[in-house]
Amino acid sequence: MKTHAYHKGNVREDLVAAAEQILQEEGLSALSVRRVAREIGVVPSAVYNHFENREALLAAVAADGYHHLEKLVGKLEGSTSEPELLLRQMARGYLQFAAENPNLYRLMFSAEMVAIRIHPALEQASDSTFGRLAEWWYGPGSFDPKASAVKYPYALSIWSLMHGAAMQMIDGLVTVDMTRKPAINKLADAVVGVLIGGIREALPKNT
Amino acid sequence: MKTHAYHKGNVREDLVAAAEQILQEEGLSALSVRRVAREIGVVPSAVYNHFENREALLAAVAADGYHHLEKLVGKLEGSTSEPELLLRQMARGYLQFAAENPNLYRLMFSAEMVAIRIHPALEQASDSTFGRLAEWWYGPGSFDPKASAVKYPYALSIWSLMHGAAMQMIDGLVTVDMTRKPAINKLADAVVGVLIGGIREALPKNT
DNA sequence: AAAGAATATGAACATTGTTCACATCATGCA
DNA sequence: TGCATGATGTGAACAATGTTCATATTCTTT
Repeated sequence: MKTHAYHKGNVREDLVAAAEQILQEEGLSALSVRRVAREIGVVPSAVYNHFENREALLAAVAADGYHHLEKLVGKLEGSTSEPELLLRQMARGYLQFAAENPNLYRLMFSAEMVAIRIHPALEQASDSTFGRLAEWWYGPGSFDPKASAVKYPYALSIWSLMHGAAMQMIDGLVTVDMTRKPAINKLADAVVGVLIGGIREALPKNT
Repeated sequence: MKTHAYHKGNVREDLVAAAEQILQEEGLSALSVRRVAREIGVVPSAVYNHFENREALLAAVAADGYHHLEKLVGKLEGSTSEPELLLRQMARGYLQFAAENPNLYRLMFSAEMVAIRIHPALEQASDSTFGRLAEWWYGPGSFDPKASAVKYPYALSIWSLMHGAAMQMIDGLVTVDMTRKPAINKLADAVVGVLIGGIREALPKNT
């Protein structure tokens, strides 16, 4: 029985785990195939037995993120039946997720990952997040992925607002202390407040 | 008088121009230092006489984009004094810009570019776009870049919504034909409509 | 015309993604 | 039990990339 360090058990999972850690701690640019391989003690070319290329590895990481987010939305869905409160809690949870995993969040919605949507895993996971939102809003069975998003202006706007706020936050385009939960909640409450109330009353009277 | 192809005149501008074209036509991944150099007929190392590194070259491209966007916002500002109409037109212009220059738009708000904000060029240009929005909304002289964005919930929400919608559009997360102006306008009108009217009336009555 | 600053060149280096021939392990089948 | 076969790991190699440096050429200024 040789204890040779040749074969590694479940390399695939280890690769994804290592990739997630590197992404979290050092950012996307540090996340190279060779680096991940080195991290789990394997030669670079071994990676290609489990992933077609670097992009596929990234896609696996992103898919994990999608699932995480999806689960979070699902959990909140069941937490209350008061729409306004639910919306606020979703906003809080969403922004918190982005704040805790900024690099992952960016990867998830990067051009490359989104462009791969043809692949079923990503497509399904990301669609279902938006779909959940739309269905919750417009009723079960109402969401048709093929239809123009203009048909679901509320779902579209909610998601746009969440995504935009998350981006601004994690990119520092907005002054908010991402390490403090209350600060994030305040941000979430602010945008949700505007979303719910609209801005008609607040429109400046320039005329 | 030797017509030797040694010196190229205004290499810096040519580099940026070439970079912009490559970015537009082939995306960020094709935008390498060597490629840009090759394109304007110069050796790779010559680039470093004009830019510290690749990132600096990208920053120059992004800065161009910021200025473009800023000018667009500025022009619209003067076009009407009817707030609601102005808001709609800004949304249309913004989304159109993103639709026409998706790769540039993505670069402008990529992690790398945004992280460089310490550099004055980007900081100033991007700040002034948000600042313009806030000042228009809350009155001249009211915008304080150091203050928390939560103090300007409307400006924050508007920008988040625009950015989020733009991202969804150019990433194909939303079904809209980006080559057709009317389609984009419809999208813009949809989100602006929600923003102005709010969603209180539309909230589903789950209870 | 000459000196010095700008800027271009060419060669080099480390790092990356990826491929390929080959070695080793794991497993089912005779 | 033995062995064939597929899965998985290894090591060497390739092209492309960002970047640096010594050197060469041109521009500008006097």
